[in-house]
Amino acid sequence: MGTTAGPPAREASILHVDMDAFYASVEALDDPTLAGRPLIVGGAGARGVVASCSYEARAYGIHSAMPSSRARRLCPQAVFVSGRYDRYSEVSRQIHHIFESYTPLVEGISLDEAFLDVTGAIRLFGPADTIAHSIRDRIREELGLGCSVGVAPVKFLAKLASEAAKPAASLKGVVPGKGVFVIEPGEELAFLHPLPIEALWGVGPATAARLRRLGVTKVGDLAALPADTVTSSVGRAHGQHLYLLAHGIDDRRVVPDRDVKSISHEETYAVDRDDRDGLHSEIVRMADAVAARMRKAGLSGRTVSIKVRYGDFRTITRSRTSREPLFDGQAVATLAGELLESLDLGDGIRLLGVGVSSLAGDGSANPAGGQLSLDLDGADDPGRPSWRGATEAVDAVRERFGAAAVGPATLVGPGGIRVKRQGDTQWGPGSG
DNA sequence: TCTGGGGTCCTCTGCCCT
DNA sequence: TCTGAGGGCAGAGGACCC
Repeated sequence: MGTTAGPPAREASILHVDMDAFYASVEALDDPTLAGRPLIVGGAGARGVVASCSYEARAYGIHSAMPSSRARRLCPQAVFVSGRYDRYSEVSRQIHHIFESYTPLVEGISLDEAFLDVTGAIRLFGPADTIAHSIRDRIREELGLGCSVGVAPVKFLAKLASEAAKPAASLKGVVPGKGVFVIEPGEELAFLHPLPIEALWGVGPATAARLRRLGVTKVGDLAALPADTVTSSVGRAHGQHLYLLAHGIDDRRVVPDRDVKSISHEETYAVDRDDRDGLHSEIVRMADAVAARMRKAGLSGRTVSIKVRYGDFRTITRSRTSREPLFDGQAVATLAGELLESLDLGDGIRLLGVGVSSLAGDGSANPAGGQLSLDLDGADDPGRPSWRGATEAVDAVRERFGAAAVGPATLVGPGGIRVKRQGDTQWGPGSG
Protein backbone atom coordinates (compact mmCIF):
# COMPACT_ATOMS: atom_id res chain seq x y z
CA MET A 1 0.00 0.00 0.00
CA GLY A 2 1.02 3.61 -0.32
CA THR A 3 0.86 3.97 -4.08
CA THR A 4 -1.75 6.14 -5.71
CA ALA A 5 -1.20 4.76 -9.18
CA GLY A 6 -4.10 3.25 -11.09
CA PRO A 7 -4.70 -0.48 -11.29
CA PRO A 8 -2.31 -2.64 -13.32
CA ALA A 9 -3.56 -3.22 -16.87
CA ARG A 10 -5.51 -6.46 -17.02
CA GLU A 11 -7.89 -7.98 -19.51
CA ALA A 12 -11.60 -7.39 -18.83
CA SER A 13 -12.51 -11.04 -18.31
CA ILE A 14 -14.40 -11.12 -15.01
CA LEU A 15 -18.18 -11.32 -15.35
CA HIS A 16 -20.72 -10.52 -12.68
CA VAL A 17 -24.14 -11.89 -13.53
CA ASP A 18 -27.06 -10.54 -11.51
CA MET A 19 -30.59 -11.78 -12.10
CA ASP A 20 -33.18 -9.01 -12.46
CA ALA A 21 -35.72 -9.07 -9.57
CA PHE A 22 -35.01 -12.81 -9.34
CA TYR A 23 -37.62 -14.14 -6.89
CA ALA A 24 -40.36 -11.91 -8.29
CA SER A 25 -39.45 -12.91 -11.86
CA VAL A 26 -39.61 -16.62 -10.99
CA GLU A 27 -43.05 -16.11 -9.43
CA ALA A 28 -44.26 -14.29 -12.55
CA LEU A 29 -42.81 -17.06 -14.69
CA ASP A 30 -44.74 -19.73 -12.79
CA ASP A 31 -47.93 -17.65 -12.63
CA PRO A 32 -48.20 -15.42 -15.72
CA THR A 33 -51.19 -13.55 -14.20
CA LEU A 34 -48.60 -11.84 -11.96
CA ALA A 35 -46.50 -10.53 -14.85
CA GLY A 36 -46.44 -6.74 -15.25
CA ARG A 37 -48.00 -6.12 -11.82
CA PRO A 38 -46.47 -4.66 -8.64
CA LEU A 39 -45.36 -7.93 -7.04
CA ILE A 40 -43.68 -8.34 -3.67
CA VAL A 41 -42.03 -11.55 -2.47
CA GLY A 42 -41.51 -11.69 1.26
CA GLY A 43 -43.08 -11.97 4.67
CA ALA A 44 -46.58 -10.56 4.68
CA GLY A 45 -46.87 -10.51 8.49
CA ALA A 46 -46.41 -7.51 10.74
CA ARG A 47 -42.72 -8.34 11.19
CA GLY A 48 -42.04 -9.45 7.63
CA VAL A 49 -39.75 -7.78 5.12
CA VAL A 50 -39.54 -7.53 1.35
CA ALA A 51 -37.17 -10.12 -0.11
CA SER A 52 -37.59 -9.13 -3.73
CA CYS A 53 -40.04 -7.10 -5.78
CA SER A 54 -40.86 -6.52 -9.41
CA TYR A 55 -39.77 -3.34 -11.16
CA GLU A 56 -43.45 -2.30 -11.21
CA ALA A 57 -43.33 -2.34 -7.38
CA ARG A 58 -39.96 -0.56 -7.29
CA ALA A 59 -41.55 2.37 -9.11
CA TYR A 60 -43.42 3.05 -5.84
CA GLY A 61 -40.16 3.25 -3.88
CA ILE A 62 -40.33 -0.32 -2.61
CA HIS A 63 -37.03 -2.16 -2.26
CA SER A 64 -35.69 -5.33 -0.67
CA ALA A 65 -35.28 -5.38 3.13
CA MET A 66 -38.06 -2.82 3.51
CA PRO A 67 -40.62 -3.73 6.20
CA SER A 68 -43.64 -5.27 4.50
CA SER A 69 -45.98 -2.99 6.43
CA ARG A 70 -44.33 0.05 4.85
CA ALA A 71 -44.34 -1.55 1.39
CA ARG A 72 -48.07 -2.15 1.74
CA ARG A 73 -48.64 1.51 2.60
CA LEU A 74 -46.59 2.67 -0.39
CA CYS A 75 -48.43 0.40 -2.82
CA PRO A 76 -51.71 -1.00 -1.42
CA GLN A 77 -52.53 -2.71 -4.73
CA ALA A 78 -49.30 -4.73 -4.71
CA VAL A 79 -49.60 -8.52 -4.74
CA PHE A 80 -47.77 -10.25 -1.85
CA VAL A 81 -46.36 -13.72 -2.45
CA SER A 82 -44.57 -15.97 0.06
CA GLY A 83 -41.08 -16.99 -0.91
CA ARG A 84 -40.39 -20.50 -2.24
CA TYR A 85 -36.75 -21.13 -1.37
CA ASP A 86 -36.71 -24.61 -2.93
CA ARG A 87 -38.03 -23.33 -6.26
CA TYR A 88 -35.51 -20.48 -6.42
CA SER A 89 -32.72 -22.96 -5.59
CA GLU A 90 -33.84 -25.17 -8.45
CA VAL A 91 -33.82 -22.29 -10.96
CA SER A 92 -30.48 -21.13 -9.59
CA ARG A 93 -28.99 -24.57 -10.33
CA GLN A 94 -30.25 -24.33 -13.93
CA ILE A 95 -28.62 -20.92 -14.29
CA HIS A 96 -25.34 -22.32 -12.93
CA HIS A 97 -25.46 -25.10 -15.51
CA ILE A 98 -25.47 -22.42 -18.19
CA PHE A 99 -22.53 -20.63 -16.53
CA GLU A 100 -20.55 -23.85 -16.28
CA SER A 101 -20.94 -24.52 -19.99
CA TYR A 102 -18.58 -21.54 -20.46
CA THR A 103 -16.15 -21.83 -17.55
CA PRO A 104 -15.57 -23.95 -14.44
CA LEU A 105 -14.56 -20.79 -12.57
CA VAL A 106 -18.00 -19.84 -11.24
CA GLU A 107 -18.34 -18.32 -7.79
CA GLY A 108 -21.91 -18.19 -6.56
CA ILE A 109 -22.56 -15.22 -4.28
CA SER A 110 -26.22 -15.99 -3.67
CA LEU A 111 -29.04 -17.74 -5.50
CA ASP A 112 -29.26 -14.89 -8.01
CA GLU A 113 -25.68 -13.65 -8.39
CA ALA A 114 -22.36 -15.09 -9.48
CA PHE A 115 -18.88 -14.14 -10.61
CA LEU A 116 -17.37 -15.90 -13.62
CA ASP A 117 -13.73 -15.82 -14.70
CA VAL A 118 -13.83 -16.35 -18.46
CA THR A 119 -10.13 -15.72 -19.13
CA GLY A 120 -9.68 -19.30 -20.30
CA ALA A 121 -12.90 -19.34 -22.33
CA ILE A 122 -12.12 -16.43 -24.63
CA ARG A 123 -10.25 -18.52 -27.22
CA LEU A 124 -13.23 -20.85 -27.49
CA PHE A 125 -16.20 -18.48 -27.23
CA GLY A 126 -14.86 -15.06 -28.16
CA PRO A 127 -14.27 -11.88 -26.16
CA ALA A 128 -15.73 -11.50 -22.67
CA ASP A 129 -18.50 -9.15 -23.78
CA THR A 130 -19.56 -11.68 -26.44
CA ILE A 131 -19.72 -14.35 -23.73
CA ALA A 132 -21.73 -11.97 -21.54
CA HIS A 133 -24.31 -11.42 -24.29
CA SER A 134 -24.43 -15.14 -25.03
CA ILE A 135 -25.09 -16.03 -21.38
CA ARG A 136 -27.76 -13.37 -21.12
CA ASP A 137 -29.50 -14.59 -24.29
CA ARG A 138 -29.43 -18.21 -23.14
CA ILE A 139 -30.91 -17.40 -19.72
CA ARG A 140 -33.67 -15.48 -21.48
CA GLU A 141 -34.36 -18.19 -24.09
CA GLU A 142 -33.95 -21.31 -21.96
CA LEU A 143 -35.36 -20.10 -18.63
CA GLY A 144 -37.46 -17.05 -19.54
CA LEU A 145 -35.65 -14.82 -17.05
CA GLY A 146 -33.78 -11.52 -17.37
CA CYS A 147 -30.35 -10.73 -16.03
CA SER A 148 -27.73 -8.00 -16.17
CA VAL A 149 -24.05 -8.67 -16.73
CA GLY A 150 -21.06 -6.57 -15.79
CA VAL A 151 -17.67 -7.15 -17.45
CA ALA A 152 -14.44 -5.74 -16.00
CA PRO A 153 -10.82 -6.62 -15.23
CA VAL A 154 -11.56 -7.22 -11.50
CA LYS A 155 -14.42 -8.51 -9.38
CA PHE A 156 -15.74 -5.44 -7.64
CA LEU A 157 -15.75 -3.40 -10.86
CA ALA A 158 -17.62 -6.21 -12.62
CA LYS A 159 -20.21 -6.00 -9.86
CA LEU A 160 -20.55 -2.24 -10.24
CA ALA A 161 -20.79 -2.71 -14.00
CA SER A 162 -23.71 -5.12 -13.64
CA GLU A 163 -25.48 -2.46 -11.55
CA ALA A 164 -24.94 -0.02 -14.40
CA ALA A 165 -26.49 -2.53 -16.81
CA LYS A 166 -29.76 -2.92 -14.81
CA PRO A 167 -33.22 -1.84 -15.90
CA ALA A 168 -34.76 1.13 -14.07
CA ALA A 169 -38.17 1.39 -12.46
CA SER A 170 -40.59 4.19 -13.31
CA LEU A 171 -44.33 4.73 -12.91
CA LYS A 172 -44.61 4.88 -16.71
CA GLY A 173 -43.12 1.42 -17.03
CA VAL A 174 -39.85 -0.44 -16.80
CA VAL A 175 -36.98 1.33 -18.56
CA PRO A 176 -34.73 -1.32 -20.10
CA GLY A 177 -31.06 -1.19 -19.15
CA LYS A 178 -28.00 -1.91 -21.26
CA GLY A 179 -28.11 -5.57 -20.25
CA VAL A 180 -24.34 -5.85 -20.57
CA PHE A 181 -21.97 -3.12 -19.36
CA VAL A 182 -18.22 -3.35 -19.98
CA ILE A 183 -15.43 -1.49 -18.16
CA GLU A 184 -12.32 -1.77 -20.29
CA PRO A 185 -8.78 -1.64 -18.84
CA GLY A 186 -7.79 2.01 -18.50
CA GLU A 187 -11.39 3.14 -17.95
CA GLU A 188 -11.63 1.96 -14.34
CA LEU A 189 -11.00 5.22 -12.50
CA ALA A 190 -13.10 7.34 -14.85
CA PHE A 191 -16.02 5.02 -14.09
CA LEU A 192 -15.29 4.63 -10.41
CA HIS A 193 -14.39 8.04 -9.02
CA PRO A 194 -17.68 9.90 -9.68
CA LEU A 195 -19.68 7.18 -7.85
CA PRO A 196 -21.01 7.78 -4.31
CA ILE A 197 -18.85 6.23 -1.62
CA GLU A 198 -21.65 3.80 -0.72
CA ALA A 199 -21.13 2.13 -4.08
CA LEU A 200 -17.97 0.46 -2.76
CA TRP A 201 -18.42 -3.09 -1.50
CA GLY A 202 -18.00 -2.86 2.26
CA VAL A 203 -19.27 0.68 2.78
CA GLY A 204 -22.55 0.57 4.66
CA PRO A 205 -24.25 3.28 6.72
CA ALA A 206 -21.69 3.20 9.58
CA THR A 207 -18.59 3.39 7.40
CA ALA A 208 -20.17 5.99 5.13
CA ALA A 209 -20.89 8.21 8.14
CA ARG A 210 -17.26 7.97 9.28
CA LEU A 211 -15.95 8.78 5.83
CA ARG A 212 -18.32 11.72 5.48
CA ARG A 213 -16.68 13.21 8.57
CA LEU A 214 -13.47 13.28 6.49
CA GLY A 215 -15.29 15.09 3.71
CA VAL A 216 -15.56 11.96 1.59
CA THR A 217 -18.78 11.60 -0.38
CA LYS A 218 -17.50 10.14 -3.65
CA VAL A 219 -15.05 7.34 -4.40
CA GLY A 220 -12.69 9.91 -5.94
CA ASP A 221 -12.59 11.81 -2.60
CA LEU A 222 -11.48 8.62 -0.87
CA ALA A 223 -8.81 7.94 -3.49
CA ALA A 224 -7.35 11.41 -2.89
CA LEU A 225 -6.76 10.76 0.82
CA PRO A 226 -3.54 9.31 2.27
CA ALA A 227 -3.92 5.64 3.19
CA ASP A 228 -3.16 6.36 6.86
CA THR A 229 -6.08 8.78 7.09
CA VAL A 230 -8.45 6.10 5.81
CA THR A 231 -7.17 3.36 8.10
CA SER A 232 -7.26 5.56 11.18
CA SER A 233 -10.89 6.36 10.44
CA VAL A 234 -12.37 2.94 9.66
CA GLY A 235 -9.79 0.45 11.00
CA ARG A 236 -6.66 -1.11 9.57
CA ALA A 237 -7.92 -4.04 7.51
CA HIS A 238 -11.10 -2.36 6.35
CA GLY A 239 -9.27 0.89 5.56
CA GLN A 240 -6.58 -0.80 3.50
CA HIS A 241 -9.20 -2.71 1.56
CA LEU A 242 -11.28 0.41 0.78
CA TYR A 243 -8.17 2.39 -0.14
CA LEU A 244 -7.21 -0.20 -2.75
CA LEU A 245 -10.75 -0.43 -4.11
CA ALA A 246 -10.88 3.35 -4.51
CA HIS A 247 -7.82 3.02 -6.78
CA GLY A 248 -9.49 0.28 -8.79
CA ILE A 249 -7.30 -2.45 -7.28
CA ASP A 250 -8.91 -5.74 -6.30
CA ASP A 251 -6.76 -8.88 -6.21
CA ARG A 252 -9.53 -11.26 -5.15
CA ARG A 253 -9.86 -14.23 -7.44
CA VAL A 254 -13.02 -16.03 -8.52
CA VAL A 255 -13.19 -18.97 -6.11
CA PRO A 256 -15.57 -21.74 -7.21
CA ASP A 257 -15.90 -23.72 -3.97
CA ARG A 258 -15.62 -21.71 -0.81
CA ASP A 259 -15.46 -23.54 2.50
CA VAL A 260 -18.50 -23.04 4.70
CA LYS A 261 -17.48 -21.33 7.96
CA SER A 262 -20.71 -21.60 9.93
CA ILE A 263 -24.23 -22.97 9.71
CA SER A 264 -27.14 -21.41 11.55
CA HIS A 265 -30.88 -21.04 11.80
CA GLU A 266 -32.80 -18.20 13.36
CA GLU A 267 -36.39 -17.20 13.54
CA THR A 268 -38.34 -14.06 14.38
CA TYR A 269 -41.62 -14.71 16.18
CA ALA A 270 -44.86 -12.93 15.43
CA VAL A 271 -45.09 -11.90 19.11
CA ASP A 272 -42.36 -11.61 21.75
CA ARG A 273 -41.88 -14.80 23.79
CA ASP A 274 -40.69 -15.49 27.32
CA ASP A 275 -41.89 -19.11 27.74
CA ARG A 276 -38.69 -20.94 28.57
CA ASP A 277 -40.10 -24.41 27.89
CA GLY A 278 -41.37 -23.36 24.50
CA LEU A 279 -38.11 -21.64 23.65
CA HIS A 280 -36.16 -24.70 24.71
CA SER A 281 -38.26 -26.70 22.27
CA GLU A 282 -37.35 -24.13 19.61
CA ILE A 283 -33.67 -24.64 20.46
CA VAL A 284 -34.10 -28.39 19.91
CA ARG A 285 -35.84 -27.80 16.58
CA MET A 286 -33.19 -25.42 15.24
CA ALA A 287 -30.28 -27.47 16.60
CA ASP A 288 -31.73 -30.53 14.88
CA ALA A 289 -31.92 -28.65 11.58
CA VAL A 290 -28.42 -27.17 11.90
CA ALA A 291 -26.92 -30.58 12.73
CA ALA A 292 -28.73 -32.23 9.82
CA ARG A 293 -27.25 -29.65 7.44
CA MET A 294 -23.79 -30.19 8.95
CA ARG A 295 -23.99 -33.95 8.44
CA LYS A 296 -25.31 -33.55 4.92
CA ALA A 297 -22.24 -31.41 4.15
CA GLY A 298 -19.95 -33.96 5.83
CA LEU A 299 -19.06 -31.49 8.58
CA SER A 300 -18.94 -31.38 12.34
CA GLY A 301 -18.50 -28.29 14.49
CA ARG A 302 -17.12 -27.31 17.89
CA THR A 303 -18.53 -23.86 18.68
CA VAL A 304 -22.24 -23.55 19.42
CA SER A 305 -23.78 -20.07 19.45
CA ILE A 306 -27.19 -18.73 20.26
CA LYS A 307 -28.54 -15.38 19.17
CA VAL A 308 -31.29 -13.55 21.04
CA ARG A 309 -33.02 -10.35 20.00
CA TYR A 310 -35.09 -8.67 22.67
CA GLY A 311 -38.32 -6.78 22.15
CA ASP A 312 -36.40 -3.48 22.03
CA PHE A 313 -34.24 -4.92 19.20
CA ARG A 314 -31.15 -5.21 21.40
CA THR A 315 -29.31 -8.27 20.06
CA ILE A 316 -26.84 -10.45 21.92
CA THR A 317 -24.94 -13.64 21.11
CA ARG A 318 -23.55 -16.25 23.46
CA SER A 319 -21.28 -19.08 22.44
CA ARG A 320 -19.43 -22.01 23.90
CA THR A 321 -16.75 -24.21 22.39
CA SER A 322 -16.72 -27.94 22.96
CA ARG A 323 -13.50 -29.94 23.19
CA GLU A 324 -15.03 -32.59 20.94
CA PRO A 325 -16.53 -32.06 17.48
CA LEU A 326 -20.32 -32.19 17.51
CA PHE A 327 -22.40 -33.71 14.77
CA ASP A 328 -25.88 -34.39 16.13
CA GLY A 329 -28.78 -32.19 17.10
CA GLN A 330 -29.01 -33.38 20.69
CA ALA A 331 -25.44 -32.37 21.49
CA VAL A 332 -25.88 -28.97 19.81
CA ALA A 333 -29.22 -28.47 21.60
CA THR A 334 -27.68 -29.33 24.98
CA LEU A 335 -25.01 -26.65 24.69
CA ALA A 336 -27.40 -24.12 23.14
CA GLY A 337 -29.95 -24.84 25.88
CA GLU A 338 -27.36 -24.17 28.57
CA LEU A 339 -26.53 -20.85 26.91
CA LEU A 340 -30.21 -19.92 26.83
CA GLU A 341 -30.60 -20.87 30.51
CA SER A 342 -27.86 -18.36 31.40
CA LEU A 343 -29.87 -15.47 29.91
CA ASP A 344 -32.50 -13.23 31.40
CA LEU A 345 -35.40 -13.18 28.94
CA GLY A 346 -36.56 -9.80 30.22
CA ASP A 347 -39.92 -8.76 28.78
CA GLY A 348 -39.63 -11.33 26.04
CA ILE A 349 -37.60 -11.99 22.92
CA ARG A 350 -38.57 -11.52 19.30
CA LEU A 351 -35.84 -13.67 17.72
CA LEU A 352 -33.98 -16.82 18.64
CA GLY A 353 -31.18 -18.45 16.66
CA VAL A 354 -28.81 -21.41 16.92
CA GLY A 355 -25.55 -21.75 15.01
CA VAL A 356 -22.45 -23.91 14.83
CA SER A 357 -18.99 -22.75 13.73
CA SER A 358 -15.39 -24.01 13.94
CA LEU A 359 -16.45 -26.50 11.29
CA ALA A 360 -14.29 -29.38 10.14
CA GLY A 361 -14.86 -32.09 7.60
CA ASP A 362 -15.48 -35.01 9.89
CA GLY A 363 -19.26 -35.13 10.20
CA SER A 364 -19.46 -37.90 7.64
CA ALA A 365 -20.68 -41.39 8.41
CA ASN A 366 -17.38 -42.57 9.84
CA PRO A 367 -15.45 -39.66 11.31
CA ALA A 368 -12.02 -39.87 12.85
CA GLY A 369 -13.15 -38.15 16.01
CA GLY A 370 -16.34 -37.05 17.51
CA GLN A 371 -18.54 -36.82 20.48
CA LEU A 372 -17.14 -39.60 22.60
CA SER A 373 -19.36 -38.90 25.54
CA LEU A 374 -22.54 -39.48 23.62
CA ASP A 375 -21.21 -42.58 21.95
CA LEU A 376 -20.32 -44.22 25.23
CA ASP A 377 -23.67 -45.92 25.72
CA GLY A 378 -23.09 -47.84 22.55
CA ALA A 379 -19.42 -48.43 23.32
CA ASP A 380 -20.18 -49.94 26.71
CA ASP A 381 -22.33 -52.60 25.17
CA PRO A 382 -21.57 -53.51 21.58
CA GLY A 383 -25.07 -54.96 21.31
CA ARG A 384 -26.68 -51.59 21.86
CA PRO A 385 -26.84 -49.11 19.02
CA SER A 386 -24.65 -46.03 19.44
CA TRP A 387 -26.02 -42.50 19.24
CA ARG A 388 -24.09 -42.10 16.01
CA GLY A 389 -25.97 -45.05 14.59
CA ALA A 390 -29.31 -43.57 15.62
CA THR A 391 -28.40 -40.26 14.00
CA GLU A 392 -27.46 -41.96 10.75
CA ALA A 393 -30.73 -43.89 10.82
CA VAL A 394 -32.66 -40.63 11.24
CA ASP A 395 -30.81 -39.14 8.26
CA ALA A 396 -31.61 -42.20 6.16
CA VAL A 397 -35.32 -42.08 7.03
CA ARG A 398 -35.47 -38.36 6.25
CA GLU A 399 -33.65 -38.87 2.97
CA ARG A 400 -36.34 -41.32 1.93
CA PHE A 401 -39.54 -40.00 3.51
CA GLY A 402 -38.87 -36.28 4.09
CA ALA A 403 -37.65 -34.11 6.92
CA ALA A 404 -40.83 -34.39 8.98
CA ALA A 405 -40.87 -38.21 8.94
CA VAL A 406 -38.83 -38.52 12.12
CA GLY A 407 -37.40 -36.16 14.72
CA PRO A 408 -36.82 -35.37 18.39
CA ALA A 409 -39.70 -36.38 20.69
CA THR A 410 -39.94 -32.83 22.04
CA LEU A 411 -40.97 -31.63 18.59
CA VAL A 412 -43.96 -33.93 18.23
CA GLY A 413 -47.14 -31.90 18.30
CA PRO A 414 -50.76 -32.23 17.20
CA GLY A 415 -49.81 -31.56 13.59
CA GLY A 416 -46.89 -34.00 13.51
CA ILE A 417 -43.19 -33.28 13.89
CA ARG A 418 -42.22 -29.61 13.62
CA VAL A 419 -39.00 -29.53 11.66
CA LYS A 420 -37.00 -26.50 10.61
CA ARG A 421 -35.88 -26.32 7.01
CA GLN A 422 -33.58 -23.83 5.31
CA GLY A 423 -35.66 -21.02 3.88
CA ASP A 424 -38.61 -21.51 6.26
CA THR A 425 -39.90 -18.14 7.51
CA GLN A 426 -37.01 -16.67 5.53
CA TRP A 427 -38.60 -13.27 5.36
CA GLY A 428 -40.30 -13.04 8.71
CA PRO A 429 -43.27 -14.58 10.48
CA GLY A 430 -46.55 -14.88 8.68
CA SER A 431 -44.96 -15.33 5.30
CA GLY A 432 -47.00 -18.35 4.64
C1' DT B 1 -41.40 3.71 11.21
C1' DC B 2 -39.69 -0.59 11.86
C1' DT B 3 -36.32 -3.22 11.16
C1' DG B 4 -35.86 -11.22 8.13
C1' DG B 5 -32.57 -14.97 7.49
C1' DG B 6 -28.10 -16.73 6.52
C1' DG B 7 -23.80 -15.79 6.10
C1' DT B 8 -18.51 -13.54 6.43
C1' DC B 9 -15.01 -10.80 8.34
C1' DC B 10 -13.00 -7.71 11.64
C1' DT B 11 -12.07 -5.64 16.20
C1' DC B 12 -11.94 -5.52 20.99
C1' DT B 13 -11.57 -7.62 25.45
C1' DG B 14 -10.44 -10.91 28.82
C1' DC B 15 -8.20 -15.03 30.16
C1' DC B 16 -4.49 -18.30 30.26
C1' DC B 17 0.10 -19.57 29.60
C1' DT B 18 4.98 -18.78 29.08
C1' DT C 1 7.47 -15.91 44.68
C1' DC C 2 5.70 -12.00 42.37
C1' DT C 3 4.98 -9.14 38.35
C1' DG C 4 4.66 -7.58 33.64
C1' DA C 5 4.86 -8.35 28.64
C1' DG C 6 3.27 -10.73 24.85
C1' DG C 7 1.05 -14.41 22.15
C1' DG C 8 -2.85 -17.36 21.37
C1' DC C 9 -7.47 -18.29 21.86
C1' DA C 10 -12.35 -17.78 22.99
C1' DG C 11 -16.20 -14.93 23.38
C1' DA C 12 -18.96 -10.95 22.15
C1' DG C 13 -20.44 -7.63 19.14
C1' DG C 14 -20.39 -4.55 15.02
C1' DA C 15 -20.69 -3.95 10.15
C1' DC C 16 -21.63 -5.58 5.91
C1' DC C 17 -23.36 -8.51 2.07
C1' DC C 18 -27.30 -10.77 -0.66
